[in-house]
Amino acid sequence: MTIKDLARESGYSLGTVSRVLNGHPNVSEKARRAVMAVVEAQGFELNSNAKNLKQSQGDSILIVVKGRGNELFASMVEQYQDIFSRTAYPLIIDYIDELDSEVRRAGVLCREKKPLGVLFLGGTHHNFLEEFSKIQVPSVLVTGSARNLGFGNLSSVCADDCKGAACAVEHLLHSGHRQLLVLGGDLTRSDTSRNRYNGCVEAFRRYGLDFKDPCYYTCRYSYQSGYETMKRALDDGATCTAVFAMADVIAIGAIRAIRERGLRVPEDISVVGYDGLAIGDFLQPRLSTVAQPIEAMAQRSAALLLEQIERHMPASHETIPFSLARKESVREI
Amino acid sequence: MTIKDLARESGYSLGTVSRVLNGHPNVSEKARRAVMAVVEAQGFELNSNAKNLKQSQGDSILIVVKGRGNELFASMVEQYQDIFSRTAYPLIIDYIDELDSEVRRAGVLCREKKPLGVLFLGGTHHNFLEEFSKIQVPSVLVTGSARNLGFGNLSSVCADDCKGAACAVEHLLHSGHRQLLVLGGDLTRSDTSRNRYNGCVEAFRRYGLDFKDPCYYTCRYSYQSGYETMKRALDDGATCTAVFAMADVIAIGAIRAIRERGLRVPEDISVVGYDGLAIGDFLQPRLSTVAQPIEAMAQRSAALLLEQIERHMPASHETIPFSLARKESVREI
DNA sequence: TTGTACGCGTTATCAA
DNA sequence: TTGATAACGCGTACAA
Repeated sequence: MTIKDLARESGYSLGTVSRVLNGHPNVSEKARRAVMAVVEAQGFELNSNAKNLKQSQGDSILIVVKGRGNELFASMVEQYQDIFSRTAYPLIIDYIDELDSEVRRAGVLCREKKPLGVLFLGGTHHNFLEEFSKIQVPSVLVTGSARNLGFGNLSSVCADDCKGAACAVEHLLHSGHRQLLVLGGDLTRSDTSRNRYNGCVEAFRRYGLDFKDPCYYTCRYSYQSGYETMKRALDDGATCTAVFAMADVIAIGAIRAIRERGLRVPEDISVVGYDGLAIGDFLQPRLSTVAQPIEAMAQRSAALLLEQIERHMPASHETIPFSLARKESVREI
Repeated sequence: MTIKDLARESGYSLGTVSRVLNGHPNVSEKARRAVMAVVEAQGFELNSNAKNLKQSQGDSILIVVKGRGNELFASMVEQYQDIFSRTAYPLIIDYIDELDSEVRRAGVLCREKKPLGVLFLGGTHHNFLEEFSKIQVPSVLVTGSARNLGFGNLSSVCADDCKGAACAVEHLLHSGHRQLLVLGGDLTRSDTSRNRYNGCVEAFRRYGLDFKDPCYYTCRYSYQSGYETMKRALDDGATCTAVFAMADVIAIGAIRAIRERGLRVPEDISVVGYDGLAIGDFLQPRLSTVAQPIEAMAQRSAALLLEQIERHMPASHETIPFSLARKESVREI
């Protein structure tokens, strides 16, 4: 079943059928009804390959999500679905592997789907420098700053990772902790981890202390890796009264490792996570964490994108304030 | 950049370029190198719209995933990526809303992408009865039985939800519990919930007891809903010594509600979940649960699909044994 | 081994 | 308001 069949069965021509299906103005009510009657009866849907191939300009908004298992991004996607359901822009949501280039992928999809704009959920400076020049449509990098990249069509919205981490660490220092362990991502590959690392260093400096590298343990963003890394740290004889994990999932894994040592959280070791995942509030103790401003980031990034698309505003860059969620996993000493 | 440009720049014709790009045999090494040189230099990728539009038969396998936030399915997808990375079949992974029809969506994508086969992660009998007849390619319904549907090209792989639930409930009954609360999905809409409900009834019967409807509380599959539902149950004066939740997320929410009442798990109330999510092992107490055989389900469903595709085997239906993971959230009384 | 020409299902342009 | 027709980018017979 193609629009050709529709044309034959409805008695109208290809052109008219296409216009009906796309809600174009210059169609008689009679023609519209005739075509729609057949559509209802047969359950026809346009072939999006042919549509995209021919269309010079689509009407959708593309969201490229980096990493499938990322709960934070999953929540963001939900927000976007909510936000854009109130507009006329269909969403194309594309998930790519952590290791693939989001910009290259966006380039391919821009050619194929011709979206009005692109939202990047996660991304690396490196990839943008390399290939973003090929992308012409308004875009927003979410969860990272593009201010220094200098692309005219790339806005950005992020929480201040450096300050957020600093805030978490200061919370621990302020509570009297001096022996800290920090668990986070690979500093050579993750912009985010690097920013948060810098925040740690800064917080220490502000307290007149030195953040020593041996306090930093590299791990992947998963429960299991958090568990293994913390376990290894403790096995290596690391001593601490507090742990800052750069992700809640890492923190949750670390807590298990701590408990397996016969230690308690927060009585023996305090723990602060990062992200503010829903699960954190269902643990005991509830996880203290740096809560990502998910809703605000989604709102602002969507707004920025729409301003670029609809009102041709120039790219701009925003930093959303985070908030420290003080729950029950930190103890004063 | 299209293959037309490639043809011009490489000095070969459209046909030759297309043959190179698709790895066809009748191409000289010289032509291949000339074309690939330009491809490398410019970073060309085929336009999949045009490709799919033209191709009468693709080489991919389609996975339709019902529900974005579903951790269980997320783990399954990872398994599939692993399994199929060792084959020559590219994966097309499509996420749809819980409320949309997976079969209708698969129909559209079959017309557009022409995959060799379809894997349904989640699905409702109703939708298959309604529209599956339009789908001609080998398919497998995962997480639900299609035995009674009688389609020649639809296999199925599922865990025995009825037995699984019965096993969980019997575990509680065997541990001496008699006052049970059961939290699960909407019985009028979810095949899975209904099967598990029947398992509960059966387990009670085997113990010479009656499973009374007031013990069943309908809730959504989320931490929050589990929490709210359990809280409401307790507020309504429901008394119990054990809870069976039809999903780990519900169980985790319920546990919080229990604790907020000043009760302990498992000392005052035992809890059994369902699914065997990774997080369950990082809680305290570790969550006792009916573990879904994720790996086996992925392996068998992939095998069944490939047998249909490659060796034209008829559809068949398998039930994978589940296992009860006895952790720390159940107490004998 | 290579090149040419046609068609996939749709939108867009133009003339009627 | 409608209809005919030319693309869109690609794969593939078929001819060379």
